[in-house]
Amino acid sequence: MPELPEVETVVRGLSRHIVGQKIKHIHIPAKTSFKGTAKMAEGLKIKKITRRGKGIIIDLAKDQTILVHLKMTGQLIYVPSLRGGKPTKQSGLPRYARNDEKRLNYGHPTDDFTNTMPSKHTRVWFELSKGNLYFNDQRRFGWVKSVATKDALKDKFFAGLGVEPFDTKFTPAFLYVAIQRRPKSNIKAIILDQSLVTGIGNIYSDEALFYARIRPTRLGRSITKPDSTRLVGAIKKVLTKGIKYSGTSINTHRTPEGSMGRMQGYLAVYDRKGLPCRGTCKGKVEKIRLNGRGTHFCPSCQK
DNA sequence: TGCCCCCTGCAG
DNA sequence: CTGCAGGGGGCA
Repeated sequence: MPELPEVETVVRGLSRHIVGQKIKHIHIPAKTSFKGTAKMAEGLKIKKITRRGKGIIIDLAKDQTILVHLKMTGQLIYVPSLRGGKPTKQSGLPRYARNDEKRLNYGHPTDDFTNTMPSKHTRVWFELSKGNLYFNDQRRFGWVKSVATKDALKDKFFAGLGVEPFDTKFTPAFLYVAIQRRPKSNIKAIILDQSLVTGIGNIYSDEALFYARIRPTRLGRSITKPDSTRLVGAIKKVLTKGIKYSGTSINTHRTPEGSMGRMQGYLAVYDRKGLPCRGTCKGKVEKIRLNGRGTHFCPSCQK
């Protein structure tokens, strides 16, 4: 579920809360969600937390690393505990997280945040020196891996990633050339390809194409240099906005504090089927199926 | 370079 | 009950 802005939100939150803490023990209620040897990471201090594409990299002392991919429904939730160690009833959830749910009235019936951690969706949890970090994953597509730091970027997922959208290498010229190499693919499939540019997913691809005024169905062959230029700008713009609002919480995305992102209130087309276009055109947002994904666009603004 | 699949739960 | 969901791997 999470795309670059959601993953970035999680990385920033975790960086504030758990860097410097020690991993005392790793609990693994769902064996298939964890790869590698947990023992290698236990007893080590958390040094740095970064992101590559939609993947999370937690560097530990002694050249050990924990890799995490949230896939569709993964969450990383940190619950500080007064005394550290195992969670207690009292440690539960931060109060502000529960209040947030109540105030927004957007909680899911099965939302883990109406419960205490670990929840029934907790697949892996880290007992830290001053609290607990929970990896929850309803659909079990996500994973946690324990690897040597030198092997982290050799991991199959990380090794296949292309340029970061905020890297200076992601330019209109770069994108234009890449698009011309795929003349028969539609533009949405091209910008979703993680081996070209990383971090764009289904929400932000629809959003970026809207702001670039390009129909998602357009073939690579038809994309001009001006189109590419607008698209690069639009991609940076929507990802920046997503980060600013702590990501999109239409469904399961939460910050490490348990709060929802707010970007769902600012989407132009995604999840807005039949609603008026946010532009001046008075058109209605259409939803089609493209490459097997729900795809939203304004037929009047996007050509 | 497209399709089916992994899995769980909600909306219609 | 069927279809659909912020991802991506493995397979023609």
